[in-house]
Amino acid sequence: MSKRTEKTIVDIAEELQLSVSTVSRALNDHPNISARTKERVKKVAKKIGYRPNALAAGLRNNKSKTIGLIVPRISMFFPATISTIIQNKLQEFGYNLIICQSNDSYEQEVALANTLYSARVDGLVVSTTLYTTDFAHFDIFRNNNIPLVFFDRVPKDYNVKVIKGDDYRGGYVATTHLVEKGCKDIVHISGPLTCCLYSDRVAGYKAALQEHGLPSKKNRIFYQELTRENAWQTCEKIFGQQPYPDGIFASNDTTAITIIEYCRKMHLRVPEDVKIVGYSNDPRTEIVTPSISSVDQYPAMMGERVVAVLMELINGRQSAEPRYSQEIIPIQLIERQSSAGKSKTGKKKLTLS
Amino acid sequence: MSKRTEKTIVDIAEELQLSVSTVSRALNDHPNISARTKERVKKVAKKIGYRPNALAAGLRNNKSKTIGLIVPRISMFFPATISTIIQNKLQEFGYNLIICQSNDSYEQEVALANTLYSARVDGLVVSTTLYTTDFAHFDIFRNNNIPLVFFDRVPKDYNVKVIKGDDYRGGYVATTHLVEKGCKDIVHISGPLTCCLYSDRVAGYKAALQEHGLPSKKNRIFYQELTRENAWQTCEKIFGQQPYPDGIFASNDTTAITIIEYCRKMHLRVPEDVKIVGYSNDPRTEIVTPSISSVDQYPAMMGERVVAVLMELINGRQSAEPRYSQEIIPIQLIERQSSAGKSKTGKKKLTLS
DNA sequence: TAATTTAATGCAAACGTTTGCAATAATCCA
DNA sequence: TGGATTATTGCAAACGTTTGCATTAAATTA
Repeated sequence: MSKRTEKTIVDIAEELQLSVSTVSRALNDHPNISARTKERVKKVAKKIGYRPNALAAGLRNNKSKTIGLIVPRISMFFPATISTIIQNKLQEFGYNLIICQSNDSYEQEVALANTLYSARVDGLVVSTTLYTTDFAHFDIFRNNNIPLVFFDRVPKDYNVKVIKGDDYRGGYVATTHLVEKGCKDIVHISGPLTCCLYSDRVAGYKAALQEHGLPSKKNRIFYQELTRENAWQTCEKIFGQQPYPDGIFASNDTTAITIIEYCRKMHLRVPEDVKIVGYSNDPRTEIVTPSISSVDQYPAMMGERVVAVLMELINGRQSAEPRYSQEIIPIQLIERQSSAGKSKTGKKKLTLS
Repeated sequence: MSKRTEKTIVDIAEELQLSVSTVSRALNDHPNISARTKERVKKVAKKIGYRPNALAAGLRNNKSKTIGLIVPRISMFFPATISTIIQNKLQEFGYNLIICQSNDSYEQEVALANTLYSARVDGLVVSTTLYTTDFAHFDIFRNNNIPLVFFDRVPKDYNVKVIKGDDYRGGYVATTHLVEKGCKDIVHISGPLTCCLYSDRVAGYKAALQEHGLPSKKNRIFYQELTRENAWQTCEKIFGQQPYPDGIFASNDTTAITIIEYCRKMHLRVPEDVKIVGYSNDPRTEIVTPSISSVDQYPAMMGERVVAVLMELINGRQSAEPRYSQEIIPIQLIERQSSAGKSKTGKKKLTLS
């Protein structure tokens, strides 16, 4: 109700006839403050409802105990899961997290990087826009030795810590699986190649085809932002003319789900006529009919590694020298109905890496 | 690379032989600084890579240009969507958002409220835990006139701005719809009554039954945290003994989806044997087979209203006096296959409020 | 040209902490 | 009991801004 209620450390000092420095140390459990004083200080602190001003402390200490996170969007399964993990994990270390969404816009990403720097975050975690190829907006962080960790959608040729999934292997495993289930003509729907993630998966896809003596034709790969609308259009292209493919490897699950819906509408049987594998193991793959095989990326593990690396950087255990270092998180193919069928190998689960 | 690079306003002042106050005003486009000076200042600011220190400014101004948001979890459709809207909308006003998750834990919610206060956020937006019935941890905000807005899961009897969906009507509309489709024995699976949201929906459910001359029996309402596991168990209870219900109104979509899965496994036909309506219009309701009727809550509208109210409070246009004020966002039933069937009324869409 | 108004800039305090160093109080040992 | 050591506490500066007020420079007027 009252207008001027902000209690500060000096209010405590006055009430107890102590100096502010003593109060400050008492609150921070500094070793050479007597137990009695600490107790008294903490008691009145509680009594008058004192709350530390993190801005003041941050200014003085030159650290905010805050980490910034930039992701394309939190409405997508994978970044959402990772964000949650990161936030909860970070909490254990006494840091809190500013989650920001770039909405896959390069301009927004730049703006966010700047405001997060202004907020003097103690570290920055980023999964970039689909279209980020210039990383100069992160230079301020590098130049000032502020820990910088990228995950999932990571830069190429930018000296920085990187944690990513095993996308090459993911593409390889998914494609091999389809081949082993009998597919001879496999379409791949990929994201834009500006994002290294997708180029790795494409490479894996091509390698698997080659290894099994199947041709990889240019017109069997589609590059597009992996939205529902684009997926539908691409389906119309794919099934607009013969021959139909007998397998589709989609680089995300939204696309895979849309393919299922398209096939249902067009009376194409999945998996009998065409087999489908998606990517990310979004929980939605389990509730559609037929359920969709998908490549799991272990988001929990990735989130935990992000925090671990970040903490090492902050605590100076790792060289703060901005040097490229890449950590690969394994993947695992989860087989479901959408790719069921006669198997050459008879293996039930294809786990790798 | 260099160790000490943090450029400040005094670096600019020195370079231009100006006072820091002039530089500060120049950067903030203060009216009585000459255009020439502003230009010169901004030029070297850019040249030396100056970035304002938001901590220092915040300390001095007693405002951080930052808003706090506490939601149960961002992996759920509804809070995720609203968080996105709020963040993007807030950006337009020059505020940034600290998104925090309570994980539906009361203790975490308390801790988060405290750290956000310490961070001196200029406003706080909250959707509470399922179990929050004591709101004392928000008192600091109220007492210091820091704008406080609750949405969706809101407190009862706590003087504060509240924006919520029309849950009573939602319960009423969903139930009425099932009745009109011919259901005579409708089970309701509700969340815990500690959350006013659910009690409102239950009230709507009961009112609809009564209005159509149907009895509302105690043992046809289940109260539980609306998880997948609980939903499955409850299904086993419901269909563990005769008579089976012919309609189920579930208070969230995860539950509705699980019911569908259960029915499929048990060879119960939806909607022929039992009709189902969920809540929130999660996009997943559209991809399962059969697709699920659900109550849409207009998350975008709610998010926008939250920001609008918050901005009014911050700009002092609304009375900062912490007085209860409730705003109701309409709902709309989206009919899908899970509740299809003969309709008494023949109406195609039941839109209300 | 001098007096007056207006425009532009500078001084210094303040925001709430933390911390190196100095100072005081308490304890120990001979 | 006095001198030395150790345990507590206090002083004051610093972190990077912003802003009320004072000051100076420029423009206007008589």
